[in-house]
Amino acid sequence: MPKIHSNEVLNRDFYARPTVTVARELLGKILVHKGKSARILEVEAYLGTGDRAAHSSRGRTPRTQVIFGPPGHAYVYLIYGIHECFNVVAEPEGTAGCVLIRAIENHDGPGKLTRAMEIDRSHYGADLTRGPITIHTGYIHNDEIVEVTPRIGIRQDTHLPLRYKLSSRFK
DNA sequence: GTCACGATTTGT
DNA sequence: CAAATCGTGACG
Repeated sequence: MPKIHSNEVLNRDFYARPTVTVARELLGKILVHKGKSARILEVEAYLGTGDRAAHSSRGRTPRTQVIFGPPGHAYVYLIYGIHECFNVVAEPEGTAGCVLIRAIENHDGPGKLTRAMEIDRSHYGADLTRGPITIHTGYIHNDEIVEVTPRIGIRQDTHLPLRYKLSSRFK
């Protein structure tokens, strides 16, 4: 019998690819934590080199070290002293690159989805292939398309098309 | 040690 | 449009 729907945890190889590829392919995947799960609807790619909007652009620091480490780990940081932002590390070990998760089903906004999923800085460096936070194979509906736009809220390299958003073909 | 600032959200 | 709120990184 053909499998019509799988629900497997994404493996290391999924993440060990170019950041833009990982970003685009994270759309429709399912974020799981503490018994809650929701599809990823919006992401942004932050590149390792030549991307001044990326935290990793000024090299390794205590905060950004995980971005240079092995792929498939969580980069979580505090923004504006208030909100936690959840990122997924991409690229092979030694190369920087990560994907900011901006929206999941029913929770639009980087700070809002982390609160909803109970993700915070205690998960910094967590291995997403092991848990407690995991990302699973998902689905994209036939009437959904991928929108590509500039990233939100940055002040440098503002025109790069690195934001990917799943939205209805109609609307 | 000090200090300016941010990949946001919320309220006026 | 402005406030909230604090860790980070640059500086020296």
